[in-house]
Amino acid sequence: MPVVKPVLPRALDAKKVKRAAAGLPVENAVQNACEVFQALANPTRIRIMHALAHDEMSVGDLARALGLSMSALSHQLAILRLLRLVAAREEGRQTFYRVIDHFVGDLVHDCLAHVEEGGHGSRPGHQHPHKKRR
Amino acid sequence: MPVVKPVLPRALDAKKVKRAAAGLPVENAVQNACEVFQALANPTRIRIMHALAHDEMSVGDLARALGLSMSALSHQLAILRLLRLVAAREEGRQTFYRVIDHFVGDLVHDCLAHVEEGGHGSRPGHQHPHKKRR
DNA sequence: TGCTCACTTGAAGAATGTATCAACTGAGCA
DNA sequence: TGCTCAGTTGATACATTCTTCAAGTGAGCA
Repeated sequence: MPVVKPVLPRALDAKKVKRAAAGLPVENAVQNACEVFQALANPTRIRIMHALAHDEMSVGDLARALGLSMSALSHQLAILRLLRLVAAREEGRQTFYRVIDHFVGDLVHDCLAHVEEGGHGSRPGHQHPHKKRR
Repeated sequence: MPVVKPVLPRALDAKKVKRAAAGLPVENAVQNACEVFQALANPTRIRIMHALAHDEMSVGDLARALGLSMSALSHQLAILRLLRLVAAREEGRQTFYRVIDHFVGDLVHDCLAHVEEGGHGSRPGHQHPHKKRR
């Protein structure tokens, strides 16, 4: 009878495993945090959040400032709206958008500052140590 | 001859447009910031970063703690490694991973804390004000 | 009332991301 | 030297995301 090879190696440091498993954030929190990061995982939306950081703007003006089509912009604004990162205000025929989640607004700001000072660096190198590079 | 309808409305507040356009972050910074957020835009990777926040861990232990297959975990670790958010250290047959970009480590921590205290909330509602809901 | 403007929405297709399975690699040990 | 174990990698299949085009909606004005 074929011995089933275990899917996972036996625990090396059971204490760490236990601690890490116990310290896992609530599933719901992970999901929500993930949504926030997904919202920002797109250059267009980062630029939108950045542009709206200081001032509300109409959709048309925003499109002009960012060089986007109304349609593309509107789609992205809808996403940000659903996540309640921005809010819309109507005035006659135009719609003005503004940032309402300032935590996320700051997140964008901080991250841009971080990567601008070279804190990030996704250069090609750094393969896995085990493997030779070919 | 058919008059071409302009793609964008005329600027409503030219000053804001100009200011926003001038204040646009460097394209490269947006790209890099975006990569960071993309790295975190996945529940598995958020949990990995969270688990490694305090301690390095071997891949097997991490897999156990998070309930993942070695393969799935290894793929995700490769992504985080390429972005230099984590680093690997070999010891015999195991590989230990740790967080090396603590800015991003803190980002995860802060964001989890933020959403846990209800700061986020992606409830269904809040449609666009113009439209009636059906 | 009918037109235009500012904006939103739906659909479709290309691109990208993710999990799984299977094969591979290198370390250590018999 | 050959085996097993820890981990990585490639391929594939599937789901998600993003942009564009076309059509729709409501506000305001003639």
